[in-house]
Amino acid sequence: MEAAARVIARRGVRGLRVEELAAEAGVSTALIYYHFKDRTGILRATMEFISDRAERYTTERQADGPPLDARGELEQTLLLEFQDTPEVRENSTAWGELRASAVFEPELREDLARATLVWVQEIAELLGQVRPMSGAAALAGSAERLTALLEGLSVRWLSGSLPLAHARELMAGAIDSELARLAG
Amino acid sequence: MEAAARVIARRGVRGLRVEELAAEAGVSTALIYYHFKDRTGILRATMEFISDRAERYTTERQADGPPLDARGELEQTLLLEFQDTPEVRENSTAWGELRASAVFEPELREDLARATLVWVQEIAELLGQVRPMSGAAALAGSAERLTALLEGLSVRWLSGSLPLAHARELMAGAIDSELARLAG
DNA sequence: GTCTATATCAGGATAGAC
DNA sequence: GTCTATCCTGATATAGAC
Repeated sequence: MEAAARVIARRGVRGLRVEELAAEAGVSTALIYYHFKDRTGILRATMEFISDRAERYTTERQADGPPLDARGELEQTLLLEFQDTPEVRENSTAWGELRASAVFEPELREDLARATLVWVQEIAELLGQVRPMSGAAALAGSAERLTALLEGLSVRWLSGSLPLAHARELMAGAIDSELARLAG
Repeated sequence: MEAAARVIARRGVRGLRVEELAAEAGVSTALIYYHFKDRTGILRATMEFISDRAERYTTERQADGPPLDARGELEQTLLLEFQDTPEVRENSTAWGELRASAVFEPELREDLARATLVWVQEIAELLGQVRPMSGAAALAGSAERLTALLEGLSVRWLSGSLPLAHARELMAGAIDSELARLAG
């Protein structure tokens, strides 16, 4: 799974060659097919792995630094994605790829929608901690906008249309806007 | 070019088979290679075609309906993308694909960044008509957020993670937020 | 569980005629 | 400009041994 995430981040979902994956994992292609039914099976498993891992490292990162207030935690979580480190780049790239692939591969959609929902709810909860008086629908809407924006900015960054620092600023600005909106 | 846009919308950039494109255009594959150097050449030309066409039909749509005030025009322009008509779906899908592909195909990046910039500036100008007292940097920032959000919502819609009507509402909400922010 | 070897085939690209 | 025919690479997936 780790090897698959690396290869997808390097070549894209549609550039993923089972042979390259096998080499990356240090095994033969036959062994890949022993463990997974086919190419799509590999992709589905990798998507689950990636979304789990993203969640994991987000919370771990939180535990690392100094304890943050609710707003700080929200910002951390959303801005974490805009860092040019190998892990972040790898996760963002692979996530974006899986999202884009799902447009053409219906088998991926269900898992993707579920993972998206979990993520949106996590952000909605953080927003609720900053703005405790907000209604659930408003929180959900803000969370959906923020996470969709994050995906949009992220692919612009990765596709060379937007410098990383600028993406960060735009994201920070959006957080401000949404918090202002929730404050009434 | 029209055939290419259709095939990309149907199969994705990475699912585009030169043979299928040729069939769609009613010509032989050899003729495709007579007109374009290689697969990448096809993609670049198609991207330009798609972004030109999107711009064209946005302004035409405007001319169609009743004359709108500045805000109405802004909303029209941004919400137009969330309609389940063949043309819109085709353009959105193809645009999203080209964006996603550019992450792995550096040859596409320059054209893509240019087209993105044109689009952002168009939105910034519309925003400026609604909020004439705003500074250029603030307008640009809002335009970048709105267009990036549009791309993010659009791919969520197309990948089955977000119903179309909901995407529209979220987009409309973001326009509100950005206008409020620009109003100070 | 893991390998080597290979069947099989799809798809990009070109040759050469008209 | 346009076609038919085809070469050839590279990639998925499997057979069968260990």
